[in-house]
Amino acid sequence: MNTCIRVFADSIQISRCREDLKNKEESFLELADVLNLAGNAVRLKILYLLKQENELCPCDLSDILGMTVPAVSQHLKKLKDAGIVTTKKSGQTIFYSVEEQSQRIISSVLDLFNLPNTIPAL
Amino acid sequence: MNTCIRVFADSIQISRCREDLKNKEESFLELADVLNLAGNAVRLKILYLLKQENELCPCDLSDILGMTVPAVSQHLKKLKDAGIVTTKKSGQTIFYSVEEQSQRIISSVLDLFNLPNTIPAL
DNA sequence: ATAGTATTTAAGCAATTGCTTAAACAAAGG
DNA sequence: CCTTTGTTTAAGCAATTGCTTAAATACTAT
Repeated sequence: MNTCIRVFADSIQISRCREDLKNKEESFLELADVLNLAGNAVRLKILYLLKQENELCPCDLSDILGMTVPAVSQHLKKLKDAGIVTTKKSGQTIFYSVEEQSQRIISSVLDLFNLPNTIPAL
Repeated sequence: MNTCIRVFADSIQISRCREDLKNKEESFLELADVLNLAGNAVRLKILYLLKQENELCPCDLSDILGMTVPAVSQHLKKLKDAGIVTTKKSGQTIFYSVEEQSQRIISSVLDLFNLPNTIPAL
């Protein structure tokens, strides 16, 4: 059987942790969602560029990133569905920018860039 | 043809962005890797727990997280391969903890928790 | 209307993810 | 030695990802 309840397990510690996780379940899912979206090099670059340049259209992004417009558009859709970016129409061009309410978290994520090289295996 | 070079595109802006990205390519890949690993609710919880409790074994984690030991073990392997966590053997028990050199970035990632609810769509 | 430009959507597909179960390893104790 | 305990590895599989190409949509201007 797979009863891996360790002989020397600290059952108080385990229930405390379990309780703690239960209270924060929602937050974990939300944060993981954002990190997962940012955890793709293309999308991370898009977020960086949108923050840096204030706004950009799919066409320019595709040019900058060196990838097809549909590929970029699909990444933008994910970011928009998550409420991380927003759009502004100007003629037939659609400008994407970081949604105001998401600017703090996105800035914080991008600030991780500035940590001294902290990942040994990379 | 798919020549989506916009009529009103700012070609100076585009080359500047392209140049900028080129210089930071490596950093984008590294950061995206870390974010991608943290961008899974189970792994995010594991990192949170390891930081909080200092060290935990796969068995306890499986108990706390309510999932099978192999499932946990496979997540731990990914984190270890990336150099984010490290192990210490004690008898037949293996204790996992956050690798010292990764503690700053992991703490920063977990600090995103404490931002006021910034994700509109979630 | 018609053509051209900017964007999104859809369908297809190889690659990756994250679990499951079963088997293999490793360490300890009877 | 043999069994138990803690852990990892392997194989299988459904679901998801991220691209591709082609088609659809939307707006502009001739």
